[in-house]
Amino acid sequence: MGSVDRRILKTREAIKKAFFELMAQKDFESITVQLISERANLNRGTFYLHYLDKFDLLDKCIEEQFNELLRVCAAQGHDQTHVPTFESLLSTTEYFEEHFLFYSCMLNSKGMPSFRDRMHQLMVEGIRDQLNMDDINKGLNKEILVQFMASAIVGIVEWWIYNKMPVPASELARELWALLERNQIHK
Amino acid sequence: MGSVDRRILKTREAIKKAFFELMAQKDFESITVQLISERANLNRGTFYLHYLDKFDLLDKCIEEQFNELLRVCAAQGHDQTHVPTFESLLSTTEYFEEHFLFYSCMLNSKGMPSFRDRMHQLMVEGIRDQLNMDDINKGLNKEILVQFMASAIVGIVEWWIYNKMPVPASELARELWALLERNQIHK
DNA sequence: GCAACTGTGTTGATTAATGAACAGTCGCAG
DNA sequence: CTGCGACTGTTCATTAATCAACACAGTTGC
Repeated sequence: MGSVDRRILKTREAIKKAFFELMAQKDFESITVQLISERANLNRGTFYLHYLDKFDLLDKCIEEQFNELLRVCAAQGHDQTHVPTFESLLSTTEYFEEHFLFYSCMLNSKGMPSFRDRMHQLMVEGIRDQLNMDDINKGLNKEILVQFMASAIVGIVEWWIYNKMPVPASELARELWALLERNQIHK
Repeated sequence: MGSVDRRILKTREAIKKAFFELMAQKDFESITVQLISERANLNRGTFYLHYLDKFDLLDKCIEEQFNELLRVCAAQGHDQTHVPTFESLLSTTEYFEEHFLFYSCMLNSKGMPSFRDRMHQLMVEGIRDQLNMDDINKGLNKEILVQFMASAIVGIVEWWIYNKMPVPASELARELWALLERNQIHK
């Protein structure tokens, strides 16, 4: 799959770059396809060769970002189960740090109420697969614990991003690790 | 003439950018068309649609840079004669400061003996047009004075660039102004 | 109301960029 | 010497990007 025409990759990169730059300046609804095309320095028609409209572009950007996130989360677990280790947790907080701009835009922007939901859903599915119901979790409803943890984790990330990362990624990872430990999400 | 196809401008920019980045790393002779194309992220064939070879590219880059230099030098003199003012002199030293990387590459590189000559020639022509032979210059051979000043000025610039700009642009401009004053190049 | 704008999404003819070939030159190690 | 790898300069068919045009939908302001 490395055989996509160079021009296509370059064009898509330029569009996404322009889009993110604009997202950092103004809110989603006031961004137009025209603006994106101008900033990306390409013809407006070219935009429509790759995306249906700006909503489709946003969708694909989020999709891509989430795939990257999942890749980082699972970077350790290879053919093992995807139960997190402290290392994978640290990679993940560092990933958020690195993509601060993106998540900051998405979580802050009033025009993006759906983003938080999608992230929450992603987390629910991730945790549902990983949670083991032994020992201290016996007698609890699993789905309730899943929802509880997902909301908590998304909330923490949201807080961290929204407050411009008031603690370093490493500390956040340590704190999260302790919280996961207490709730039996890891080994 | 703003009606050149976008793709052409983008491609040429990418090629020049890649070329300058490589010039900052290695000397001219060890740079290949292949390397430039890879770094610019375009097909090698595309390179030959715009330039004959790497020498032609270098030539056009120098030409372009010199045009920019002339534009800055003459920025003041509009429909007046191009006799320099202190302001235009300052713009010029600031121009060199801004394009430090380019001139540093060109003047340092052993593979570029011709560059100093071209710059010298540019200066000779510029001065020849501006020098007024009144007052204290009476009785002197004009062409000798031109050559004298051109060498002196190029030498100063060379020294300044070569030694990584040991004094700020503003000071260099002041010093040069004093030297030009003494030699009646300005009003 | 409706005229002037601004942005949309689509069209078609044209042109530039692409990748994959090619034969040729050059330096160099076996 | 000789084959080998790296780079050159050029070709060709294919594909993507371009520009200018289009009809259309919403907003704004007179």
